[in-house]
Amino acid sequence: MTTAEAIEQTLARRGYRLTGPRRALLEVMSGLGDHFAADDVVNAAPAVGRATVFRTLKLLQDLDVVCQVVLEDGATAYRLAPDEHHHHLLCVECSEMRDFSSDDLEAVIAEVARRTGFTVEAHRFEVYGRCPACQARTS
Amino acid sequence: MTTAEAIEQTLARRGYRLTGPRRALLEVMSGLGDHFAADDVVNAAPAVGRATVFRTLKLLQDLDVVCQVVLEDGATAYRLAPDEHHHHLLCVECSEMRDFSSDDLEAVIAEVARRTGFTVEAHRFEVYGRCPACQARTS
DNA sequence: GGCTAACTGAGCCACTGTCTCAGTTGCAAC
DNA sequence: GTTGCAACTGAGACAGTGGCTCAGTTAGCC
Repeated sequence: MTTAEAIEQTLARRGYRLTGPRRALLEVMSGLGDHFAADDVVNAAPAVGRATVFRTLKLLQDLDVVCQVVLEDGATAYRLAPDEHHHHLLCVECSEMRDFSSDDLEAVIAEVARRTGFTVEAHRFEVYGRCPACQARTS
Repeated sequence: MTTAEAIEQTLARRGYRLTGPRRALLEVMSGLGDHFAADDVVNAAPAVGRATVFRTLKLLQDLDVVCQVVLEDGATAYRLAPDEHHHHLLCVECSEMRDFSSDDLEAVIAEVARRTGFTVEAHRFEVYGRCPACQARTS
């Protein structure tokens, strides 16, 4: 089963319609690599309206099927997400993006909550650096 | 010495001019509370052009005197920054913002770097939750 | 006081995302 | 297979945030 098909099933299971534009967008997103801007999707699916692209991205985010990434310059990118909770590691040179998760990070958050009395509801964690390939190329 | 004066010294030390608009903006930002939107600054300093507000915010960010905070909804806010490296804890209800720093977090980042071979150059970490006062008020 | 590079203001542009509203369509029920 | 209708869509206007340009101004060194 392709990623697109898996997501179609998720949509159906949650009671959302499986429309032509949605199928087209899933297809396009699967082909756009590990992350993409909203505009990339708009350009890659000229038959689908811009509003629909943004609506669909938002819907997919709500379904935890797509996640949003804040790039180093503050721009936002999107990414077809794996199921588990994860964070992003981005290469500032070649834009490669990797997921990672860390129990230690969850411990840090718990500690912050304990120390401040806040109840934590969400967090955002992105790490920017240079991947091994880019280090080798320019070292 | 006020925060604004300290920043003026930083500007001078780095070879930047101390102009009227810059002084006005520093004054305004000091009075805007713990965090503010670019638009708040624009409104609070009607004599200063919009472009100058954004240019100055950017300059102050480069000088590590102002830091950018990504709010839960993706909007960006600014904040006069303390000297040390820190992260932000935001109350989603009353918008209170607290700084915190964590050696454990630095350890998490080091571990990610080790595991992936990336050299880490920067990161972004924001935690969203509810502050003790808001918990008490609505519990 | 004069000089000049740094800075500024106005206004237009770009990008990202939202909203509205009339028209279309998936799909469940018949 | 047809129908009904809520969900969905497209076009285009709008909003918020920030950048760019360029002519004019000014801080601060001499």
